[in-house]
Amino acid sequence: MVTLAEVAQHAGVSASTVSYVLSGKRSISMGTRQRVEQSIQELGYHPNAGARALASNRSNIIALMVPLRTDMYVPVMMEIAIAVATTARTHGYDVLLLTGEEGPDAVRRVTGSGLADAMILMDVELDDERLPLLRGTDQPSVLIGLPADTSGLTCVDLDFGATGALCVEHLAMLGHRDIAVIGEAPAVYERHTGFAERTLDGLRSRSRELGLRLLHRPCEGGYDAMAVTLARVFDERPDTTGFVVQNESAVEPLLGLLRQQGRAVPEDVSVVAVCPDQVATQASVRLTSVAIPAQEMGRNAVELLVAKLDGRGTDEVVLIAPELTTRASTGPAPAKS
Amino acid sequence: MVTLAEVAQHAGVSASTVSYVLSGKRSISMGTRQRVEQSIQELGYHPNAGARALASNRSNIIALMVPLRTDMYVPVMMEIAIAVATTARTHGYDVLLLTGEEGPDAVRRVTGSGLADAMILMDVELDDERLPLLRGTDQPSVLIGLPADTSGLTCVDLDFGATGALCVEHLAMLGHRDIAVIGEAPAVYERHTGFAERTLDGLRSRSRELGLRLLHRPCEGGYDAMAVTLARVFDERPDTTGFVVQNESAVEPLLGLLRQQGRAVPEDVSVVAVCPDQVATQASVRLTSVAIPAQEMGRNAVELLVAKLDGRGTDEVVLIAPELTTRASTGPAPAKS
DNA sequence: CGACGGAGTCGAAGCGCTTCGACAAAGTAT
DNA sequence: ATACTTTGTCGAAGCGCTTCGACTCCGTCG
Repeated sequence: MVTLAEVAQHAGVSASTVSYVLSGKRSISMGTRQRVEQSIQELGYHPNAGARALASNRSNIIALMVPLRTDMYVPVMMEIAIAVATTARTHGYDVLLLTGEEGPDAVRRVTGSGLADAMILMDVELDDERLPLLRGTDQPSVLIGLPADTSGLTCVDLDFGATGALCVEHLAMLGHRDIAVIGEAPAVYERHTGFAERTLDGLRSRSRELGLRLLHRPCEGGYDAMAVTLARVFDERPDTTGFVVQNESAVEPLLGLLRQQGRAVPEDVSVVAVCPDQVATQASVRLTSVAIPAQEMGRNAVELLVAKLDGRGTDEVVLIAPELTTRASTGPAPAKS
Repeated sequence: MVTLAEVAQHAGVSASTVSYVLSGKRSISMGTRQRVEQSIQELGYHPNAGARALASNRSNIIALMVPLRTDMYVPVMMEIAIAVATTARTHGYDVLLLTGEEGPDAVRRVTGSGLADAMILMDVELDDERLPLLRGTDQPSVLIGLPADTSGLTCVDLDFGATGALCVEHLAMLGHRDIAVIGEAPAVYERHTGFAERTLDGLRSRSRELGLRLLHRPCEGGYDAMAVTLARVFDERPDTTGFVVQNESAVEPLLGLLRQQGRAVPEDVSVVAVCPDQVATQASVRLTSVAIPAQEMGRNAVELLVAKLDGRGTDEVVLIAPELTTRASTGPAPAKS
């Protein structure tokens, strides 16, 4: 392994000079800089991460805590993770992958050991048990998702409230009066993951404002669960013509079942989904949808974190404005029969 | 931050003793050990990762390189990543998430800087440009996937050859003679990702042995692409009664289109998929499938790596035997019309 | 009964880097 | 010309840990 000292010797300067060339923290003359850079090239020098971390008290690592369960929005999680990793690299950081398994202990371990300089937490619950720890440490962190109390925290998320409102508005504009919401699995609500509830709030309050009738039904993914849910919806509200779906794995079942029942999309029934664009465009009907901007969330989280690490930036909640893309699954409400 | 020295002082022993308590590399008397552990508890001590890495030349970090693209088997990748992370933790390792973006440079950077003790590479191509680097370093590594030349490398993968054979056998046993393979997107083949080709080899050679007629068509995911592909298949081989699908995002389109064409599954047409169980059970017809054992692959990779790091274990190729689960999408071939 | 070996502990020497203060050389203001 | 700042470089002191050799007790063996 090549060390700083060897590079210094090779370039005929002192070790500290090489260090300053690398960090740019003091001015270095052109000639020296070039000689050092040349030596680094020739010797194939890479600074030792451990030594650097020890001396500078900075690991240049960002910890990313992903949820352990893989029952929900997996592609979104993955896309966020990848966006985080690539964005972090552009700022000179690497990413440590932590699973939710260890829970709060992982936070303690990482902050305590100086393994990472900062953390990003995904899938934050409304009243997450890791939050007190984050508030109690001076290590910067960013949450992807919104807990109940955001004081002293930095958060990034899609504005799910506005997302719900947007879906309702779109359907209302097309003349739909009876709207059914196919929600996430009951477990998601029980777990108090904020986004599901916030969407629902948005849907409800905007429906009220617009005088629409809204029926919300949680739903596990898959055909069987969807069949039951759908039957109950039409049973309770036979005039339902608009659907809002917020469960990736319910999308295709819903479309299939509607087709099977002879309800044409979008002629008889309109469907708006909240899902990644990929799902929307690959479904059997190209779906009008509000995209989940995974990349943007990941990128934003890192930018905020880096700002904090650089002493810039403060606690703030960044809500990404939802965008609804009209595709083939929504149309004017059918004339009242 | 609490340091070793403070713990030592608090416990009334020397720093080295504390270190030995932590590592267990020398025997320590019961009394001392307990006193030290007590102090560690009380002070909330966490060893500093950087210092440890510097002194011991071990970071206790495993690097995981995931592919950058998210166009393929994303849930599988995620599941592997999570399995890697959790398994690594049980062995005292953390996981560094690298994206394929940097390519070979990432390998150089990580091995050069001592950031990680070992690497796991996912989505290895047949003639991957990172392989020479791996062979040239003494840092242990494990590949998930199989390159063309495995000499000097340790690899874990599903036995895709046997997987192909298994699919064909299953269909043959049910009396199907004309089989169509809906493959991955053409890009996947062009990229020379081994698994697609190996599956195809398995399918072909077993078909030949069993005297079946096999038609292979690559296919992008989605309904439109699938519609074109399917039309061509039945055009070319009208007697096709068996399908093998190896593209998650083609599964649902295929089922939808078959239904639309009035071909019942499994009465008229049987479908075998190679996909994660979750996809198989959530499809509109519960699919007979060969599972992609993501968890097992991730876990295996880590176990092999840890073995290498401990000086046990050697280069070897671990092929996981495929298992076919019969569900509702396959049945006896219809009587010849 | 003296030599010997194991168990348990300590001190000190690094690991490779960053960073601070010092200092020489050169430029700038008086 | 003097005093002062700026620029570029160096030496040395750590950062917190691991690990090696040394040392002290004991119990044991010949």
